[in-house]
Amino acid sequence: MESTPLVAVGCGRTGGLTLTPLIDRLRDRGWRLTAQRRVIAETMTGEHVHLAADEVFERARTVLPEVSLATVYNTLNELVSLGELREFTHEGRKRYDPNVADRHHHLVCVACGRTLDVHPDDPGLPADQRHGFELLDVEVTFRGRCPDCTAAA
Amino acid sequence: MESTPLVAVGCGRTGGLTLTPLIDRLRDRGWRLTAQRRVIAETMTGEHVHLAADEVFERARTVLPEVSLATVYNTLNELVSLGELREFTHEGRKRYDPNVADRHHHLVCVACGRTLDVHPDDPGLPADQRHGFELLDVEVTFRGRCPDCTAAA
DNA sequence: GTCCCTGCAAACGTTTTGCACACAG
DNA sequence: CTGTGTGCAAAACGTTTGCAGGGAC
Repeated sequence: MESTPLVAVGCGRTGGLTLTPLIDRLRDRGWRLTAQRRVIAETMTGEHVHLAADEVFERARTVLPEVSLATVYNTLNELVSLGELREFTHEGRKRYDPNVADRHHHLVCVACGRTLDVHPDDPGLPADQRHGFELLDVEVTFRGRCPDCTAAA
Repeated sequence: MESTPLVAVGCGRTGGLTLTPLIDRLRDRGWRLTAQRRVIAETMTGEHVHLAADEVFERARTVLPEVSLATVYNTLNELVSLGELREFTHEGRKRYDPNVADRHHHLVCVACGRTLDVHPDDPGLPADQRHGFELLDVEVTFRGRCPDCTAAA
């Protein structure tokens, strides 16, 4: 599949603003639209969505029982290749984040796994610690305990 | 079976102070010491050591063929529980870092997976983005291309 | 009609576990 | 001697893939 340039819609914070829906962007790109793909894309729409493949599968099948786990994996991988989803790993399971327009990091609850998008200042890496590397990206994960889990403890 | 040259562990030296070797700390804690456990612990000794379980297994078996992969997993997990190793995930595989005394983050080559310890200033998370979480930890991963892979490209 | 997307199931790589035996303390 | 660490093999996961059939364009 070829890669169309990433649409930099609304750099910076979104502040709750809804961007062009994933479905619409995909249609515009000529993505072949099937019932399964539509349901999967709709499942991945929203803010603070960080689902693992089997969670996407469970949600999708409640809407469309005629969907298989393999298709969920295939579709998620394709959306990552297209740059429409970001993939990250939490506790050994891959998770998918639809928020690609807005550069951000993650705040994870160590107790329940709930994950939120946050925007800290990116840390720098002093030149004397770069070991000759060409820096491409920084990923920051804050770990903590969410209000619900703190209350329950 | 062929005999492979002995793999040197703990070859990375920086000008830091020498800490109590892992083995000694474990003995002091009354850790039951067997040949397998000793070899695994020795494999995990050094700086910039970020091995996955099967890599630990391969290195350990060159020294002690009477070691099984299950024991490597059991031992690594126990050392993580004891707080003597840190576990992190890179590309779906768990890796283990013996550097627990020194708070640090990671610089990973996206091409070859080589991982180094680095010490950037920890990013802060503005109060208005904490979503009520009690912050416990920050994990930072820099991704880039190491000198060798840059030269090869 | 042509592709390519789909479901199914099997394969895959990693990690865990059940069990009888061996050995450190 | 006792408790627990061990090897082996099988199972448990999450993920990918091969294949025949079906649906979007």
